Amino acid sequence: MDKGWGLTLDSDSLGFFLNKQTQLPAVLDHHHHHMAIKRPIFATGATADQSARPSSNMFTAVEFNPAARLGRRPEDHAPPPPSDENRVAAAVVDFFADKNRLVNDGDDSKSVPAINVKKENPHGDATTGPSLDVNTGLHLLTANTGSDQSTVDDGVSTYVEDKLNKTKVAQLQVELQRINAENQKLREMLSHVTNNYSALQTHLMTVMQQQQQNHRADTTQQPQNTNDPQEVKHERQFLDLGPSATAETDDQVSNNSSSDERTRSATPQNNILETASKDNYVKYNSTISTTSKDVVPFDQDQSSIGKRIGREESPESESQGWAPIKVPKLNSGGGSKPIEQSADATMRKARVSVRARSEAPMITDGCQWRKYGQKMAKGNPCPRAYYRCTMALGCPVRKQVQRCAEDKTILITTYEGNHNHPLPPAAMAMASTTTAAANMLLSGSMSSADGLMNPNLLARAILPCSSSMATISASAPFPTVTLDLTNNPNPLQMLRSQPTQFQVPLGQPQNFGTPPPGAPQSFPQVFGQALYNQSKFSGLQLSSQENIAGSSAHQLQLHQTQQPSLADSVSAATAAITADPNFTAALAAAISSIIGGANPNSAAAAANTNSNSNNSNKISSFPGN
DNA sequence: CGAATTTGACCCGCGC
DNA sequence: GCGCGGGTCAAATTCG
Repeated sequence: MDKGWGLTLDSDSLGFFLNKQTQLPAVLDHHHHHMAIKRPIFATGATADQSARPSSNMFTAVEFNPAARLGRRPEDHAPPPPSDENRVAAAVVDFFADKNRLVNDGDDSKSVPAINVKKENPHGDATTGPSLDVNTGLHLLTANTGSDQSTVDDGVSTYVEDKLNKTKVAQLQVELQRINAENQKLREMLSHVTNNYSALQTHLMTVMQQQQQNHRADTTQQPQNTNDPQEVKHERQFLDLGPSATAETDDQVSNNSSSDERTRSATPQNNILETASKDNYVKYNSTISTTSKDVVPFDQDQSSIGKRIGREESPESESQGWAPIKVPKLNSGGGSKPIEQSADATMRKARVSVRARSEAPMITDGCQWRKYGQKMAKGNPCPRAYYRCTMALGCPVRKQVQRCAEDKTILITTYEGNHNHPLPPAAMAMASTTTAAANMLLSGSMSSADGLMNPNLLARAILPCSSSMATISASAPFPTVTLDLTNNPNPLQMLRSQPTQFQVPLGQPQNFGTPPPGAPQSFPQVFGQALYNQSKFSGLQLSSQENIAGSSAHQLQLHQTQQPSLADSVSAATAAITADPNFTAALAAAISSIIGGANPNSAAAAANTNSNSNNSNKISSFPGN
């Protein structure tokens, strides 16, 4: 439908990979644009002396080219950028054409050769050959240009000039070779990304088909559901998260005792996924009937979480099978008893906090929210706003939005709960990512009944440190995962060690839960997986730290530990977020950038593309959504 | 006029 | 038991 979460992998949006320097200006159109473009990311061979010359450093030149901002400079005399098609088709040519244009706009006096080239071929079209044309242009125009070289007919001057030009030509040739190599790399990356995209599509389709099949199978079992409100209630409680469980899990559910629950509650972080799987199992096996106290998963949640949840229990419920919730909202003052206690319980076990720089009051994450409260939180002069998801009646998901006390440009959004309804593509990125993060946090321990679908395995494999890092203080109200998309510049220098190793292992659908048949779609964890992969390939690690918002709970914070280029990506994503309040786009951009090679510019470009292409469909969404 | 937001009151858990 | 703080409700208000 809309732009979706925008893993910009379609051919159009992929243009930013090949034409980053020409599209960046658009990306920079916002306040913090400079954050995203300060550094050349793909310039693999740029040297210090080259960077000193604007004409030889296209990335620097871009930064100095305000005229390139789309629509911002009517007086811009630079030729309009070529169409995307041309750029993609002749990326190398475009590099030079744009570079020259940019340099010319920036400072004529410093870019003699570039100016000459440009004047010879002002449009920088495909007719301008790569290296040979550049050389020719330099010679010809140098002799004929009167701007900076006023000694045109002077034989001696011409000779010196010739030598200078030859030197410059040599430099340009070197640069051209470098750019060609870079272009080759970009093409390789494009190929990788394209492959990944195809794989993602395939995977998604497979998952969707499975869901449909499961749904059909489930509907056949529906009649077994009793009309017992209790059962219905429990089913509802188990709505989300969900890997399919086994009968063994079922047994556990029915046999667990309250003492068991208490024991488990001591390590809340260990229970969530397990509980979730059980919950799902219950969902799958709708015939299960239990008394309210026997419902292990939920009760576990309640016991482990505390009475808070109990207060939300709703005595009544109706059976709608997997149908979306209908929530009776009722109750008395102060405490409402929504229906989805279980969901709430599960959710409250883990929260996902996203820190991102944004000037918008609230990031757009694809869901619809309704504000239901605002409070001044202790220790923070900024009010905390409370929102609840309104995309479906009774959706238990809530979020808190508050600006960071230390840095008010940082918006802290804390999500709680799982949606009980299908998510629009635009929301899936956020939901799946946050869920992935939550699962990462919770993955420290878990029964392995889930087999392949157990996200813990993945988390352990990819983030071996996560288990220990995810240790939650018993006193902490709720474990919280923080996805920090703010700019945490890592001073480390280093090049990407494996610029092309970002293949997403799609072979294993790391779903944190295959949605139960007919169940509201949880989160196809594609993006969560992407984050995992990101962490795997880019040196992300988890660390425990105090909640910035002042919570005593420990948090997991994703941060770069090895590769500064990834920090750049995060920075770029942050810039994109700032530039575009559409958080989904920004997040997708971040993911895209990470998957695509940790190119901050790419991230910003991706997000920008998304925001700018609401009308151009630059961002692709998953088919079927 | 309906929907969304604001805002004071209320509920609850927790620590002292 | 009391006060504090977080979270939520719902009447009042604002907005489109």
